[in-house]
Amino acid sequence: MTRAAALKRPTLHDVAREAGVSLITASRALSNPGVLSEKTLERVLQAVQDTGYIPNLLAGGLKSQRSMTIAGLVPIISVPQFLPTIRTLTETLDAAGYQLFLGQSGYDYSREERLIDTMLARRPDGIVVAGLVRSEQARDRLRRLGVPVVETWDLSDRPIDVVVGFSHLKVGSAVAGYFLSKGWDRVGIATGDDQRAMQRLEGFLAAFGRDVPTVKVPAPSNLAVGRRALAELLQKDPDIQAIYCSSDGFAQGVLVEAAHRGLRVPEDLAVCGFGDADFAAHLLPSLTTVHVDGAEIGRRAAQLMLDRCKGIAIEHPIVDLGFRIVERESTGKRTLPTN
Amino acid sequence: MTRAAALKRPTLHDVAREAGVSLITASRALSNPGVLSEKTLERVLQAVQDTGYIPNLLAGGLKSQRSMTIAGLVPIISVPQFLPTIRTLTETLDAAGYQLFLGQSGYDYSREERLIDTMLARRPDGIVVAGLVRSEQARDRLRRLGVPVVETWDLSDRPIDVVVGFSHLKVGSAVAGYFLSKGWDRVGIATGDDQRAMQRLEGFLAAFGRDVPTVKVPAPSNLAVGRRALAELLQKDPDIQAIYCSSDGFAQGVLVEAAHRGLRVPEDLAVCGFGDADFAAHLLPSLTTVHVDGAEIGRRAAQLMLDRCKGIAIEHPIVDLGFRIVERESTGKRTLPTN
DNA sequence: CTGTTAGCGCGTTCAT
DNA sequence: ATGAACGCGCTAACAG
Repeated sequence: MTRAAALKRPTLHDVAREAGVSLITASRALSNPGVLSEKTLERVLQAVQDTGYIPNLLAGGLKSQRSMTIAGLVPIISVPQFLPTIRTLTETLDAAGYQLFLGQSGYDYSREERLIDTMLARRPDGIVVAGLVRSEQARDRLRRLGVPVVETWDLSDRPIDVVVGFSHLKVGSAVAGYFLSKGWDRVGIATGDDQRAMQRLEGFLAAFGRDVPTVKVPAPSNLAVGRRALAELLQKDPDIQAIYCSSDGFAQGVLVEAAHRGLRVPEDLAVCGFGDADFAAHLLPSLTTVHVDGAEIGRRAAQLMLDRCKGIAIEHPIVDLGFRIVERESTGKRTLPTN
Repeated sequence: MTRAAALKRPTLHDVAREAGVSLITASRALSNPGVLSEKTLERVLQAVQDTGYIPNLLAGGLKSQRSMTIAGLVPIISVPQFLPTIRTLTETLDAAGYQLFLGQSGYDYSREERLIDTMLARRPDGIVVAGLVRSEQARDRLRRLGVPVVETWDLSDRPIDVVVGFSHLKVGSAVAGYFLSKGWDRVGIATGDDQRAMQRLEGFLAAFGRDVPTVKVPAPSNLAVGRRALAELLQKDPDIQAIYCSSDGFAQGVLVEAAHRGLRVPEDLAVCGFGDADFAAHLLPSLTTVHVDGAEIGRRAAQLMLDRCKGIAIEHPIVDLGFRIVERESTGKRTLPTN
C-alpha cells in the first residue's frame, strides 16, 4: 500500500507529458521560470496542480551536487541554552530553502567523529556546530573536504572555517571582576563540566586571583542539581557570600535551595547565572546573569552559512558577538516594583 | 575550492576499483556484508579506509526509494514541552540509521500545509507530528500518499495512520475532579491558546460544571506571562483559591507572582501545572502537576514509525499512554524535608 | 558468492 | 525559447 502509493507519485516526466512539453521545460518552469514563455509556464504550472506533483529534492540534489540541507551538531537537543539558536537557525535557513537536520554528539564527545561521518553521508551543503569541533582529526577531515563549517557559541583563532560567538574566558573574568568590584571575598562556583563552562571557570579563577570552592556537575546542569550544588558549597564554606553558576537553570536551583534554607538573596548570598534565559528577569529575586544573544548567533550563523553556500567570500570569519552582565536583584540591584 | 574538493570525493566506484571488485560487490560489503566471502569483504573495507570513502545516502535513497529520513513537525522547536519527545525520537531513530529533520509549523497552523509539502519534497520515509495534523486537506493528502504518519501528544478516533499520546479532555476533567475533591469552589484557569490546551480547558469546565475565570494567552506560555496571568486572575476574582495552568513554566510564573504579592501557596492559593517538567518537583513549594511521559512518547512514536517503515503490521494504531496527577506541595501535599 | 544490466528523478551540457 | 542526450552515485533484479 505504502509502496504502491509511493510508486504512483507523479514525476516531472508526468508533469511534462500532461503539459505537452519536454522534461527539461517542466524542470525550468520550477527552477528558472524566467526563461520560459508565459504560456508554456502557465501550462506547466497547471499540470503541476493537476498531477499533484511534489518535486524530488533528492534526485535534483544528486545531479546538482547541492542537497539544500545543513547539518547541525549539538551536544543534546534539549539543552535550553542552544534553543534560541536552533530556532533562528532553522528559520533563517528555511527562508532560503534549506533544511536543517540535527545530530546529537553527546557531552562526552566520543561520538563526535562518528556522528560527523554519519551526517556527511547525507551530503549536507554545510555544517553548523554548537560549540567548537573538539576532535583534531575531525577538524582536519572537514577542512580537507572543504565543507563549509560554522562553529558557534565560542571563539577561536583558528576555526575550521567560520566561527560566530564570544569568549568564554572573558565571560569568566568579567564575572570575577564584577564579584571583586562588589567586595565579595568568599565566593564559590557551581558549574557544568562541558568545555565552554570550563573555560569560563578558568577565566574566573585567573581574574579572581586564587582558587575558590567549586562544585562541578555533569552537563547539562538544571534546577534540581542546582539545589544539591548549593548544599555542597555550603559544606565547603558555610560563610560563602556569592556564587557564580554556569547556567540560569542551575542558578535557579541555588535560589530555590537558598530560600529553602532561609538564606536571603542577596543579603546572605548573592547569585549570578549565565545565559539570560527567558525566566531570569522574572524570578524573585530577579537573577543577575550573563546575557548572550543566542537568537542572534543562530541568525548570523545561518547568514554566514548561506553566503558560504553561494560562494560569497566571507570577510570576517571570526565574529565576536560579545556578552554583557545583566545586573539584577540576586546580586543586590535595587529595582522599582514590577507591574 | 569547495567545489573542487567535493568533486574529488571518492565514490563507491573508486572503492571497487581499489579493491579490485565490481561496484555491486563493494555496495554489498556495506549494506549486506553477510553474503560476501570474508576475504573480499576485508579487501573492500580496507579500500574504504584507504580512499576515505563516505557513502552517499542521497544516491542510495534515490534508487532504493528509502531516504532513511523521518520528518518531524513541531509548532516551535523551542517549546520545552516537546523537548524530551524530540530527544528520544532522535535517539531511537538514529539507532536504526534514520535521520530526523524538523520543521516548524508555527502555532497558527497556517503554514502547516505548505510545510508538509516542503518536507515531502525531501522524500521522508515517514512523518512524526507533535499534536494532530489539523488541516483536513493535509490529512487527506497524507492518507492518499500512503506516507507513514505518527501523530503524538494527543489521541483521536480517526488518526491519519497511527497516534500515540493521551486524552487532553480527560486531563482537564481529572484536574477539575481533583480541585472539586479538595473542596475548592473559587478557581481559575491560566491557559495557552493552542489546540491541546483548549481541549484540557474544555474537559475542565465540563467536569467542573460551570464557567470559571480564565486567562488565555498566546502559546507558548512561560514564566513571564504566568506572573501577568495571576495578576489578571486576581482582578477577576480577588478571593481565588486555586489555579490550573496549562504548562509548568506558566505555573511557575504564578508561583513567583504569588510570592511577590505575599500570597502563601497553598494556604492562600493552590496551583497546579501541566507537564511535570524537570524542575516541577524541585520548586519551593514543589509544584503539583500532570505528569506526561514525553520521553516515552518519543520512543514509542519512533518504534511505531520504524515498524511501519519495515512494513510490520501495527496491531494497535491508537496508543494511549495516559497521564497522572502528581500531587505536591503547591496544592497542599505534606512532604518530608528534602535531602 | 560475485557480476551485469538497468534504471531511480532530475539538472547540466550542448544543440536547435 | 525549447529539446535530446547523458550522467549524478547508487542499488534492485536478475544472471552466472
